[in-house]
Amino acid sequence: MRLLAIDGNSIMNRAYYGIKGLSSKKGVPTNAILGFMNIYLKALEDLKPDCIAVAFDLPAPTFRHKAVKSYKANRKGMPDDLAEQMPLIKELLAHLGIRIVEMEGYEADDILGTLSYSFCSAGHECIILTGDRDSLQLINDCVKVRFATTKDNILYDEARFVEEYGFKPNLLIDLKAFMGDSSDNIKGVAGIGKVTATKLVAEWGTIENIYDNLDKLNVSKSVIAKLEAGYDDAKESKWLSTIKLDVPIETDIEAYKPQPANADCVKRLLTELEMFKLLDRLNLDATEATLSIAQMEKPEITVVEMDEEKLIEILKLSEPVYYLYENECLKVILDDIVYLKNDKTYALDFLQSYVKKITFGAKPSYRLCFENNTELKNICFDAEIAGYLLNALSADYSIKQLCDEYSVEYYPDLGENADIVSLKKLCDTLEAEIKNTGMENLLNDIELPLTEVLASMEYYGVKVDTDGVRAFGDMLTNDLKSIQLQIYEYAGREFNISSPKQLGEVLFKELGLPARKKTKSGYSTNAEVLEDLKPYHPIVELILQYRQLFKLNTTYVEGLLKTVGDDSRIHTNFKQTETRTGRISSTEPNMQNIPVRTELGRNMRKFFVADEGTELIDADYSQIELRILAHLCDDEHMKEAFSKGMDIHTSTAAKVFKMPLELVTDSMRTYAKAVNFGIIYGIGAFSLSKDIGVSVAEADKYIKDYLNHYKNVERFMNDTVEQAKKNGYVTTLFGRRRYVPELSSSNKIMQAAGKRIAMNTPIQGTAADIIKIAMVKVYRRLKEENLNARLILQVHDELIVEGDKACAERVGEILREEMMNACELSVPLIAEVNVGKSWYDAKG
DNA sequence: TGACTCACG
DNA sequence: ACGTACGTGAGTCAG
Repeated sequence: MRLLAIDGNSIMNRAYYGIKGLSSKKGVPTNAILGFMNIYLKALEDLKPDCIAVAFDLPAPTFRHKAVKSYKANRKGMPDDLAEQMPLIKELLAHLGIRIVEMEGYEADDILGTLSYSFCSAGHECIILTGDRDSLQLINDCVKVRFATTKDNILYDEARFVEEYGFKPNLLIDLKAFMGDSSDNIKGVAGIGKVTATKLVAEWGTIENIYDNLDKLNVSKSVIAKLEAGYDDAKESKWLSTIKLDVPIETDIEAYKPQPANADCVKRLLTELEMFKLLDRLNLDATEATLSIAQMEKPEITVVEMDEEKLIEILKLSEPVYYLYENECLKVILDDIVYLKNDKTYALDFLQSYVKKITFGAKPSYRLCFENNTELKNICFDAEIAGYLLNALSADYSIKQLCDEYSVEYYPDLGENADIVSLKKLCDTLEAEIKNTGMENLLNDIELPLTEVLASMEYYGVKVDTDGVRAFGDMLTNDLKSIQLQIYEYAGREFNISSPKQLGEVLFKELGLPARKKTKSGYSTNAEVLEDLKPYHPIVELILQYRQLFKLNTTYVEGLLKTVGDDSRIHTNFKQTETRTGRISSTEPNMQNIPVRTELGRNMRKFFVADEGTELIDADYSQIELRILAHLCDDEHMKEAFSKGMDIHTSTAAKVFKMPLELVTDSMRTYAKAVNFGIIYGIGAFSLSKDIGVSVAEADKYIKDYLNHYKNVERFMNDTVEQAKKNGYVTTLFGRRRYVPELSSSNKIMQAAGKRIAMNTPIQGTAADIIKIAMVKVYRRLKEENLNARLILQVHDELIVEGDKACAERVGEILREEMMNACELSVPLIAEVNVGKSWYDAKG
């Protein structure tokens, strides 16, 4: 039989450092658990053992029989957030029916040694899974070690070991006797390093044999002297390195056969930890779990095709109807009967009826209706949006995922019908949670109506002057060719300029430019580094130019052209459940990062045009985030600046530099602007200094002066962080919630990031809330006033409407009004409106 | 697939 | 001693 013996502490330790920053909403760390299970499951798959044992350290409280290894240490050496996961992994393994072995006063590798020794003697095969090289000493004919690193793993048998070390595995302790092991607090013999130690052990074997033959050794006098002086240390080190083989534990191999998993307990634990992917992978439903089978039995569901009579009956219902529309198929569930219809007219009749509807992800339904010139009416709940509001950190809002997360029965055996069968219960649960968390208004008044607006924006899209884009691309291609040649000239050879690796070689090795920053895989060659290198070589400037043109050509010219539809318009995808802060995002293509900051890039915006007879009306909020900050922290100075219509950065400069307004110079204003941004992001002196090019001390002084003057800002930031620590989440003005598990990390850097998130999210998130409100209001006004105009784009603080020339002015008024009046703050909200034939013209 | 770079608010 | 501002999406390279 084959036994898999796992060093639980070692693998947990590897796993902990292999995966970063994973935790549940409540902040319980889970990274090591996941990493452990990944390594464990991979080993099961590869090795298919008959028996499994997982050993853990259990140091005796008052007595240590050998030096404590750094990572396993006592409570002190082990990071808190790893220690927290140890009882959880043990619980999980126990539920999975895997035997855990611990013995007071012994470490995991002693247990592994004992197990491998006794099973080996009984004629079994043993594979030790560990990340600790110490255990390699246990290798023999029937004991192998699977050595796990973060990346992959190596299976050491005796041959592999000898090839690498040059001597037999049992001599590893003799090697360590000489060279020691700093990570295990084993000192070895002073002055003897790896090379000498390896040579001696390879030639002479054990330290005992070496000391017996000191006069015959082929080494220098000084080495002999060191060996003599270190005799006691060597003996002590060898003893400390030797893994025990006689721990009093169960050695009957039958005791290590895996037991049936307790699926309910596993499910409960992993649900609590929000480790749904892992739960899936364990495939518990297929195992012989006793209790859960009855519970998981699939419900009695009838599936029938919908006929006209049934449709008419459905449309008359006064209760909300649960439906899904996927793959052009309409699914409705009523009294445990699923009605299907693969017919667009049925779907449209249903969608445009007034019957109340509940679904999962309504946007495609809205799109379908718009494409068929009708309207989707009466969506009163959307499980996807609700799931997003309840936890904006999740990466997956599928029905299955949400059912897992909120403990709603989900029946994969029902195949295609599994989703609709679970929908009602899921929605009930989510709706109750939305009420509990006080987000009904956010859901009903902002997010649900917004879905229609986004669908409409996607449906209309934005017109593109494709010929113009192509011509611009041709120009870029030409310029790129000539710059490329010049770069090759300076470099003295051809290379791939787009490869940071090759570029680094050329700049820092071949041309000898001073390399400063490094990345994981080599030199950093980003724009910031290159800017500093400009004075050293003319090639640098060319590379910066090349980068800019290349980006424009590939991402914008070529990338955008790929996405233009047959109608010469781009229909981007606005995602409503993507960002952690409540913003919407845009993909395929991303219409929210079209160049504007450089004149060359800004030219791209000339190709986003108004259709014939129409204009683009562009409105953007002025300083919305700082205004929100002024409101949230109720700071008189900031409120005054905004109420009087002052330039906020100039005003800030006057306060920070203690100057009268008139004496604020441009550079002072620039600094103040950077400080204002920094405040919103949760500032650090280092970054501010880098941003504005002053010393860290000076940047620090600016921040101190700022916070000193804007006392309420300081208090608000502190309060927000405290509240986040207490509740585990922060909220926006409209009740949007974001959990901040980073704050309960034991890692200082993570904690600091958590604080910045806590400070920034209420501001960025409230801004997102406000523009969403404005979008819904603008959408309604344009419709109410029967204007031939529609919203087509949103870029976080900017809205763009395409509308008939005749009504452009009216549209501008509506935008300004609705954006200003989206909500009432203690400072005015200002929107600036511009009109033009292209985005370039319509933007200031 | 992850790392790097860079476009936007 | 360490890393260094919030939030996104996309294209390229290299393993």
